Amino acid sequence: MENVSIKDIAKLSGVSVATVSRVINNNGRFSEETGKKVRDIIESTGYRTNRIAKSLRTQKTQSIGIVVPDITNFFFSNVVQKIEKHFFDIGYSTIICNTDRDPKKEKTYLKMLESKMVDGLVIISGVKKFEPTDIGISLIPIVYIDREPNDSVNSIFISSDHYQAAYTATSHLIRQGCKHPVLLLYDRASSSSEKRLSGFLDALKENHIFSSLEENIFTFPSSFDFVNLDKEDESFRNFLTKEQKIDGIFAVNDLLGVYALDVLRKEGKKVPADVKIIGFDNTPYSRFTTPKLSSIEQNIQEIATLACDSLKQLMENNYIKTEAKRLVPVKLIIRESSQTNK
Amino acid sequence: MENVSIKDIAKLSGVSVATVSRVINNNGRFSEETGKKVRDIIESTGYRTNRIAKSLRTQKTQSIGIVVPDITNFFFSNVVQKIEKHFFDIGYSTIICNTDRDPKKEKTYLKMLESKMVDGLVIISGVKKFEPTDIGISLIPIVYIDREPNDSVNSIFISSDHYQAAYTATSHLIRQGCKHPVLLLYDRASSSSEKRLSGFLDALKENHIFSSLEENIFTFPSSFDFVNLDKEDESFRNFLTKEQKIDGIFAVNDLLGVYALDVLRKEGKKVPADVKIIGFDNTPYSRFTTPKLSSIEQNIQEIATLACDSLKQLMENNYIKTEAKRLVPVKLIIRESSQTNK
DNA sequence: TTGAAAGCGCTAACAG
DNA sequence: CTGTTAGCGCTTTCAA
Repeated sequence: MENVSIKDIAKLSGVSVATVSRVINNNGRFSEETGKKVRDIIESTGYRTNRIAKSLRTQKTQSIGIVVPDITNFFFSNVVQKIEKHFFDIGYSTIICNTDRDPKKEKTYLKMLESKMVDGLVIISGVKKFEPTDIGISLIPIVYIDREPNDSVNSIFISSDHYQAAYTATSHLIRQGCKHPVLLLYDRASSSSEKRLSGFLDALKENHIFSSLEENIFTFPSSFDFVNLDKEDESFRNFLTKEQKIDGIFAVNDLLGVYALDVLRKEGKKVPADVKIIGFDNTPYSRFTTPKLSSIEQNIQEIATLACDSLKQLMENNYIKTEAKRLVPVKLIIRESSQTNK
Repeated sequence: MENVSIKDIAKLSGVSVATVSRVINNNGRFSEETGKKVRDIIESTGYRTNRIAKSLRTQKTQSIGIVVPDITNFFFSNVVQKIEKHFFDIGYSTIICNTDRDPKKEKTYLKMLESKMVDGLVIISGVKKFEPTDIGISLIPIVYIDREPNDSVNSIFISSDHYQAAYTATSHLIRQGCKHPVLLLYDRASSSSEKRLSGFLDALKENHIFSSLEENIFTFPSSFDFVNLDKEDESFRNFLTKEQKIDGIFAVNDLLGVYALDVLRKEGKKVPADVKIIGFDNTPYSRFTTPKLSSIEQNIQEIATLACDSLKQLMENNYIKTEAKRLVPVKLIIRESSQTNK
């Protein structure tokens, strides 16, 4: 039983397609009798509206696109999940696009999403080598998460306060006695990592700790693979050990933090006695390391809610009333890895 | 510059829409001259094909749907990512649907995907309270991952060999001296957990270890929340400690394994000396626990590849030539948590 | 090599 | 309350 269309229903129930359309969408008026008859036929045939045709006609798809760098990442998958849920509940479906942090793929997806006539767009992070407007996408409402657009027509920007995050974490390390904290990050040029860098540096500066990019920062290649640690290059270990002074670490994600923990252990250093560590994202696993990892927690629910509300507003009004930029505070979760015996 | 349609292009380049369509799709024949002219106009207007209209006409959408219980889960997000990548590379876009393990949501999504005319479907795990065929979805090619369908028309089933996984893990525990291994799982009725249960029980039986569901199995509620361990109920701790004999644990995911590790440590038990543990999924974090967690590794790449190839075959031929069922072997990664001093 | 025209399945005036 | 009709943007015969 396939390919039953509105026309078939019309024929079967002895009315016109217009009437069928009316009862399906419950608009316009029709007699209770016709309504019932049509509904019965629909029920018995298993008819389902063809949303493609409907979309073509109405120019609305009831779907939104989410562009995300890496669905595998804790933070990303959690926001995506929450946004998806929210929109599902109000009758939208979600096209999730994984870009692998590849600008070309992102561009392709953006074009596709536009040609699929999504009603709205959520763009999460990703390297910003271009703006959607560059490729002619200017009238679709867009919510950016963690990526600050240059050109914000019909769009809004939401992000955790990464500056505050880094500043808070670093200050905490210093307060716990660290004289030489370092920052661990990836070599990706994201707007959030810029913010984190300056939060980190500002905290040092305010505490009169001299810093240099070489001595206080270690950059992992984006491709760094925790899985094949056999071929682990020595540079990180060297960084950690050559610089005898290093006594504090702020890692831009928990995995990096946990990895540092592991390397330090192998080198016979004690955490937190010799070195203190703070991770990022507060992943479930971070609770169970030895010692338990302190971590920055992003307010994922808040970000998702904000994103959904903003996007809905944009889609309805075609412009946003509130400020076009929202910074969401983070929370430092202090566990064992960052404080001396407590 | 919006809403430029094929008709506009036709007008602008002084040819018919049919011709424009021909050059866009590069079929039918047209003079080199017209071709160039049309292409130029397209370029300059930033025209992009409306895929909705195209789909309506061709009855093909060049998109597939992926239905997944929890995008946040390590295994799921990794398969999804790989499948997405594969299809992206051959020009398909992917609609990822997160069901939260809710059969109702799954049903809704399935209907939606059908009415959006996806060309194929990947359904990952999830509670099987119904079959897509039950709701009238019978002609879309479907690949099931980790969920064995009763009624497999136009579909194929792919899964890690969960029986082998459990059997192997348990046998290993026994070989390492465990007299009383237990299985940790969730209260979800999935086809993979059935398999794991019987693999576990068979291993015990073969080694003449008497087992009972009460003493050898602990079931976490699906909703078990590692985040709010404050309100941790005592039942798991009791299970682990009351049964003095417990000396081996096979957990259906790493997080459960790591959690057990933590509880045992608090109770003063040594791993692996007193109790040996094996997790599941070989997540990156499992490498960095103390002691390092042994784990079962699924061959995600293989599963994804198989899924893609099968789906493509189904979509082309409308039936599968090979067997409609594929079991992918798993690998036991032995680390510190499961073997006595080595 | 190109154009005219039909039609994919649906909605929304407009008319009755 | 209901039917007729045009048309969303595209592809694809069929003629020319």
